[in-house]
Amino acid sequence: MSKLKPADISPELHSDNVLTEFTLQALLGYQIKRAYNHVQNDLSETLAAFDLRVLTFTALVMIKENAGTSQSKLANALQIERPNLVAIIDELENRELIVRERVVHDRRAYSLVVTKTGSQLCVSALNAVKAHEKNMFSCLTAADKKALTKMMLRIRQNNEL
Amino acid sequence: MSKLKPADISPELHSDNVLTEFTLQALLGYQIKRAYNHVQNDLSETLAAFDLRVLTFTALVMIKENAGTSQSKLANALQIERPNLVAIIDELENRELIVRERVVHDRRAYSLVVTKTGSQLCVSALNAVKAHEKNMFSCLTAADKKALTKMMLRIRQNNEL
DNA sequence: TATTGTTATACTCTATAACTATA
DNA sequence: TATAGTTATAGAGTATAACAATA
Repeated sequence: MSKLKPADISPELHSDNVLTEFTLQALLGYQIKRAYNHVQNDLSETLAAFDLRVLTFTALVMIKENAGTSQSKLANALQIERPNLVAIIDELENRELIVRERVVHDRRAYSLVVTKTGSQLCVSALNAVKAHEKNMFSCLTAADKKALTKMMLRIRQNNEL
Repeated sequence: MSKLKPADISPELHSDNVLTEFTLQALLGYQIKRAYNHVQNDLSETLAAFDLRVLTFTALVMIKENAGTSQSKLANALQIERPNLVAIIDELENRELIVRERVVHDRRAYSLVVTKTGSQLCVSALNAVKAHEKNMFSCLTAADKKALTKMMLRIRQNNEL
């Protein structure tokens, strides 16, 4: 079978309803992307029940775990630019999930701390996220998950300068 | 050691330069995300050398592999909404990498076909992407990659309705 | 000078409603 | 009425320049 060249195609519609994607499916990055999209979408739905987006949830968890951190350090940890963190922190503060307190010995910075409400929401959301993960990865054995974690870590280390 | 409650934290900056993230690191989805970000960023850089974004590249590959397909079918395959595909197709057509031809027996639809230039660029870009993958996943053995592919496929199948 | 938080801005990606021309 | 492609628009997420307050 010879391959079809552009000139051989008459202007008619491709008949198949599902397109072939042999080329893309052979790419590991493409497979990771497709699977990760499902995980990401399900995570977003899970967090929507708590009125949280992935980024606000991640910020909340990080602030709880690093009480007293600054917006600069947090932006650095979340790998986002400082200006983009402002709205996220504003939202968490408006919902009284965290507080911004001026630091005594460095009045440029804020000390970020979760409130009791924020801490409780964090626990609830985290439990939901764990349930989401249990469900999403129920097709993997414990050994699979361990191997997968190691591979993801290796990919990161292989490509961090 | 008892856990610190919000009230116990004086408004001082967290002293560590690197924040802890035990909670997030325990989540498999988070590990996949972190690793995938590296892959995605490197892929974007790779394709930028050909003036292609990930989506325009993916569209080009799919059109080459499914000559004569329509924009609706392509949008469906790429999992994006039809309106968002228009600009992508416009760009590929303006660069003369593909052509839009009116279909004879259904004048609503276009038949999408790569040009010779488009086909050649596709081959070059694909070679670069393969090199990118070889580099990104050089830390994984052939068996690792095979297992990873199977796991990603299982996650997708586990979560498709 | 340098840093922290901020504003303004812009660009990409994504999602929906509504239009047009065809079927 | 249904479908293919399109337009307009809006919401996220992300990136940079520049500013005020502070170091």
